[in-house]
Amino acid sequence: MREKDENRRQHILDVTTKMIISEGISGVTLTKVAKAAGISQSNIYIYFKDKADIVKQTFLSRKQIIGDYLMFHYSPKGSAIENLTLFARALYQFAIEDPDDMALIQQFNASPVLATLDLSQEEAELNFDQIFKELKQGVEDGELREMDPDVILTMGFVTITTYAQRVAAKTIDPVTTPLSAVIDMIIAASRKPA
Amino acid sequence: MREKDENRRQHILDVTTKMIISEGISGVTLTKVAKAAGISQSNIYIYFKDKADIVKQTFLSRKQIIGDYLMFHYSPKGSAIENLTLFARALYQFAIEDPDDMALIQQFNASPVLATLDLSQEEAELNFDQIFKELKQGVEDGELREMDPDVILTMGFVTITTYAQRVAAKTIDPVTTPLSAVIDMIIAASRKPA
Amino acid sequence: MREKDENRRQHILDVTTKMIISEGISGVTLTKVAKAAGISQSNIYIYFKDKADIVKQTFLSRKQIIGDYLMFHYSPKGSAIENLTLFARALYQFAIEDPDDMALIQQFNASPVLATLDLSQEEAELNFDQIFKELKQGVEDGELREMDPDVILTMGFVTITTYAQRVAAKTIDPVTTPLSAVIDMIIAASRKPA
Amino acid sequence: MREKDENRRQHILDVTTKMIISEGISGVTLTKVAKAAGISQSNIYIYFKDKADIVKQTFLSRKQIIGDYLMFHYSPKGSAIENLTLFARALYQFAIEDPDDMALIQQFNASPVLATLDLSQEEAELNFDQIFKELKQGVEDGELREMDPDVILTMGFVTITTYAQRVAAKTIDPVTTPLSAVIDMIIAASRKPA
DNA sequence: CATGAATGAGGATTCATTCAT
DNA sequence: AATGAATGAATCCTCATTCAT
Repeated sequence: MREKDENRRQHILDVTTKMIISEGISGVTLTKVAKAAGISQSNIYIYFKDKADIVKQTFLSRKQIIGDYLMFHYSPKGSAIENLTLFARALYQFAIEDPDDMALIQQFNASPVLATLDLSQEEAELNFDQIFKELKQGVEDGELREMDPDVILTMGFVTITTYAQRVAAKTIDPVTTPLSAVIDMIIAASRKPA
Repeated sequence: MREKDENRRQHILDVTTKMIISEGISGVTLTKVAKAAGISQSNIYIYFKDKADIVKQTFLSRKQIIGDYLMFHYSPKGSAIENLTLFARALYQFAIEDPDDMALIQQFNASPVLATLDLSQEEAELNFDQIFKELKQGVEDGELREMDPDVILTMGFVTITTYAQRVAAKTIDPVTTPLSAVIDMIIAASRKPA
Repeated sequence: MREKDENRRQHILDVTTKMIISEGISGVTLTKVAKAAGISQSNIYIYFKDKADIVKQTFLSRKQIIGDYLMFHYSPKGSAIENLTLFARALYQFAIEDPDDMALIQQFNASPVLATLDLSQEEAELNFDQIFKELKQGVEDGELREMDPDVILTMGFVTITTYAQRVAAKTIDPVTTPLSAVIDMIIAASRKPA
Repeated sequence: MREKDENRRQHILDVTTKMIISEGISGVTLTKVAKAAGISQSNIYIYFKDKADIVKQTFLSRKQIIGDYLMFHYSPKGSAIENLTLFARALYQFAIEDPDDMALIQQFNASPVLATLDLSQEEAELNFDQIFKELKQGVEDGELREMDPDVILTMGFVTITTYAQRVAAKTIDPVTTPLSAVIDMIIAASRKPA
């Protein structure tokens, strides 16, 4: 019973995720969500406070998913460069396996709607603490370029996700332009020049 | 007379731009646009076909602005690396001078709404033909890394705009982390390794 | 044109008045008001800000009507007792001629809804300033009983309106129990005992 | 067990009473009643048939309370005038001790909602049979003014309750304007003039 | 006895759009 | 060119009520 409830809640979030990806955040309507989820509109209010809550929970659940994935697949082992490589691979893998959630996160990040969802600072941000710390250490150790780790991280993040999107869209051929080459590029950008 | 009309049209687009930036594309309503523009709702239909048209024209006008700016401030002169540097500077300058239009473009790019606006391929994309050509040439000449020029361009674009945003938000201090350092990073990523 | 607008506005208020009288304030629904007024629901919003505004304006318009009536039909001429008599007659006449508006006012006065309508003190109260002043003077002059004029006024007001209601409902026969007898009663209550 | 049920039922009525007083009859919602009573919405249907039933029972229970109070505190002993005095005192006392229930009764009396509650004639009216009979007798005996006893009763009732309300609201000072003076006024109105 | 889930109907309000002027 | 009036459809949300447990 409890399980069934949670299932239905999840189902609503899934349906909303798909809707956001295909029609944008503006495209989300409770009428449409209810219809797509196969429930009555009023039923939604058992699981969520209001529309903003649905959107918020949708975002948080996808953030959770990507966070869990990275937590599981990325474990820093060696130098900052090595860790950056591992992280890039994990991120790429996620973007390939779960392009929907990736797209959703990116859409939220670009939209001012995120700011209206009264999320805590922590909730609003992707949790990249671990890799961020590694990068920071790398900069301090002189292994990485003297640069705000945030800029390095964003550069790497967007480069990887863009690459993954184009691979998925078959705009880029991963045979002639392999992931390793992209990672090399990121490393070249990040490593401290001799 | 003609001129006056064009002014009013422009005014509507400006108002819409601000609205998209502050409230997202979903936040745009003709009611609000009319009120913000100080005209009557029905009046809008003299200048635009329907709501989708306003959104579309808003996007196109901002794309035009950034395109014009780069056209004017970026003229390729030398090697691919040199051109990339010039381009990065022009882009940074634009992002600092006109953060609103920059933000609008980025928001559109991340949103599926763009796809619903029946824009031609050409209309939908930022016109970076020139720099794209230079980069392509640079790759062919062996000056740049063997990599899809698109990936290089995206990497550079996002790195610069992210940096500019954080400078504007005072999250990054441009004295300790100057633009030149960011450009160095981009170049390191792009240049073909020895 | 202007006239037509005002007519429609008035029409909405009239329809709302009838609805409040027959079904209570809780019975008012924009759907029903629109249907009864023969206009579309959204059209209402051209004339009124929201539902509360309709209810408020309905109350105010009826208050205005009773106020105008009394202003026109009651002009104090002599002693407090004489004036009280004149006032009672005017009030009775109004209650007979326009029982609907009378009923509406009474319903509002008994309901806490009135307090939620953010009316100014002045707007919320029936404007009985004139007779109130006369009564006060009468008390000071020793003509009337030493009593808060408000209590006298309320006593008189309710006695007259109750009487009028019962006459209208044919619960009381005005031949065997004429208005004059009721007024005598009110006077007996108000006059200072010898 | 049985007792516990009755307690809960009473609790629901109490909660509803408060809600009606503070927000009007229109303000009553089963959702809110349930929340305020600390029970689940569906639970209400164990104790009451439907929403109308709750409202109806609320009214009846308060009518019962005021009736019981007067039954207990008012016992006619002498002439009509003396009885009227006793009754007025009892009524005043009740209005002071239990202003909520008094306010509820008055609100119902002014509202057409009462008519929709399919109450019998007897249920709908306040049970003032006793005093009514005394007044009628008084009129017949020539002790009271020749007047419909109903008008006398209403006059007296409203005068007392209005006075009590203003005393409670501290709009009237009971020291300078004591209850006895108000009763004198009522008596003056009721007594047959010499 | 008690409740959480579920729902259809209806609530107020806003929207994009059209039309007469 | 400009606008105020008008509206139907759609928005989010609440309501009273039922049902399975």
